[in-house]
Amino acid sequence: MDLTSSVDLDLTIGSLRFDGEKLSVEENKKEALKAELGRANEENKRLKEMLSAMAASYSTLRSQMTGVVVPKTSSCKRGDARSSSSEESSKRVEEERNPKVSKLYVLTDPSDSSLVVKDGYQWRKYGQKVTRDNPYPRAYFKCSFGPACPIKKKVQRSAEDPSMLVVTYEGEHSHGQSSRPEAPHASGRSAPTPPRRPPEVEPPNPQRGLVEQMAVSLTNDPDFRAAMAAAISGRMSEPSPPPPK
DNA sequence: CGCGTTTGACCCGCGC
DNA sequence: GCGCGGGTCAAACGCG
Repeated sequence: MDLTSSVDLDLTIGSLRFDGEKLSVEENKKEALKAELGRANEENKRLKEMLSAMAASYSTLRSQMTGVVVPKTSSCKRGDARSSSSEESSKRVEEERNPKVSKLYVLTDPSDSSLVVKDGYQWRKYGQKVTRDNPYPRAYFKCSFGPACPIKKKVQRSAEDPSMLVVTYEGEHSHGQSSRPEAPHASGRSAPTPPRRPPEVEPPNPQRGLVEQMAVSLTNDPDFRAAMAAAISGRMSEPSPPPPK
């Protein structure tokens, strides 16, 4: 898809300047620039993938808000733009063989060392390990709803992309969202029973056309585009200050 | 003081 | 059978 056209990624490499230096040096420079361009293209490709994933997740969230049920594969997540730095703004659902295991990638602030991913549920951390193939520690969470809820999740920062968190869910919630993220709106009486939403997990088959279509409408959202551009520019220039909220 | 996190020990499955 | 690595337990710790 051609999402990036509207986001307008600027991947140009600095400015080429010929100031009469030695030609051999110029050759080396050209080679270096070529290599860099190749890397930039690679990055561009990855960003495109991330963007499409982001589009899918965003549309999922949006449809959840509007009440439209869109088939998805794992527990729902919600964006929470109000809290400080790291909030998930992207996820890519990768289908596993095992329908009970779902993996998703969450874009976070790399400087945020806390492996906390807010997804509307409350989790209790019960362990942390450093694994062999990843320098970052892996955190283990259980749903704090109780022993009745069998779901577990693992959170580990991606080795090659520290701005990505790899979240692996195992099992399903046996209850609704226990920790409503905000707006308690507890006007009514008791009702301590969370809205029972049977965790219907869709089989691994995301409708691609639908996702694409949603992505297109997504890029028409100026807010999303702004956030996206900010996120990307933040990624492109490493030591830059975070985008002014 | 209670609850959630931390962290080292322990357990267990797997490959050699 | 043994070693290794991932996953879990549980006591200690810290914070509200």
